Amino acid sequence: MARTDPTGATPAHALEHIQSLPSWLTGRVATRARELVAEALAAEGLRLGHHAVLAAVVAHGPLAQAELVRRLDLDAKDVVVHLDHLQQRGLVQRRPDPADRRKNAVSATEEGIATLARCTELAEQANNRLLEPLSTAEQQLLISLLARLQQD
Amino acid sequence: MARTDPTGATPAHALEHIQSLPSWLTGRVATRARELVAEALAAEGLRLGHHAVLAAVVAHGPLAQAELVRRLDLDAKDVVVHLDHLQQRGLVQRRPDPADRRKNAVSATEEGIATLARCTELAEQANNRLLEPLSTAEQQLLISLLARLQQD
DNA sequence: CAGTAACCGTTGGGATAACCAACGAAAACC
DNA sequence: GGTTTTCGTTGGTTATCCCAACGGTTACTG
Repeated sequence: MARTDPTGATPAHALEHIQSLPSWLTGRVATRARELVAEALAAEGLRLGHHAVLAAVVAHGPLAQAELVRRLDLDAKDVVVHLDHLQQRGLVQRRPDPADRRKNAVSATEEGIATLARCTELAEQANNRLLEPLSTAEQQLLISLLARLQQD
Repeated sequence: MARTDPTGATPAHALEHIQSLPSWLTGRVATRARELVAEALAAEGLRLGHHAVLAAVVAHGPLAQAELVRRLDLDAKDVVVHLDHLQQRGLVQRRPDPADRRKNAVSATEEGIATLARCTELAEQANNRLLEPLSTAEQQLLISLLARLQQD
């Protein structure tokens, strides 16, 4: 594991070196994770973005879309599209905020809450399949390391 | 960290729960890693895919494109596009394989080898920035955990 | 040795995710 | 009261990944 040439300038190992970089590894793992979760959530007709938005709405009551954007760190446009989809499925509703007529007060319906519970369970199972090769301790270790990388 | 409700059915924690799943964390970290590396490689006019393809060509001598596809696990179309770009920049050349007229023998030019060395250095620095919040031991731990997830 | 199957490079199209620019309406600021 | 900022929305762009199909070539098989 300790390579004598950290820059990979040794031609014979150039490929293996690149494939051991986090930028490569996280890309591959993230792609596979997305596939697994998307496949699981397909049973509910939702995708990762929908799941995240729905969870934020359920968790933090009625809130404006701009607040969703800030909490999830997503693009405002994507939030609009995701909410359109969720609203069309009756999982979420947009009401005008009487205190600020620019805002929509987004809240979850009962079916939205129930759907979120099912989706969260499905996402959990998909992640378990992803993490299968690791022990429980290693799984939590990986999660905490990733969380620290992402905080900035 | 040990949550009593692993399914996140508690509404108030639904969002935090999703954001602690590897499917979410790896997605965010992978995006940031790609940004950092892409920004670094822009100095050479290349992108992640080009870097990987160029590294494989330099490392494993003249080889057919189908062999590149197998080694890198990339889509055949993307390999064609990346090679077109690399060839146009004079970093790589395609020659007909006399032993099998279906194949192209892809090899790197001297400038390709030199460019790869610079790109690898740049990618290394970008990854160091990404991994900055972690200690050296933690960095290697993260890499080995990710590698084990990706092997299947 | 003819006929079929498999492989090779290439082209076309499509799906997804993430991002940026700009707009009218409304509120906040000074 | 006029400027600035916020909010929701629409439009378009880019990068990555994947699938289907094609002509040309080789390998397999009866």
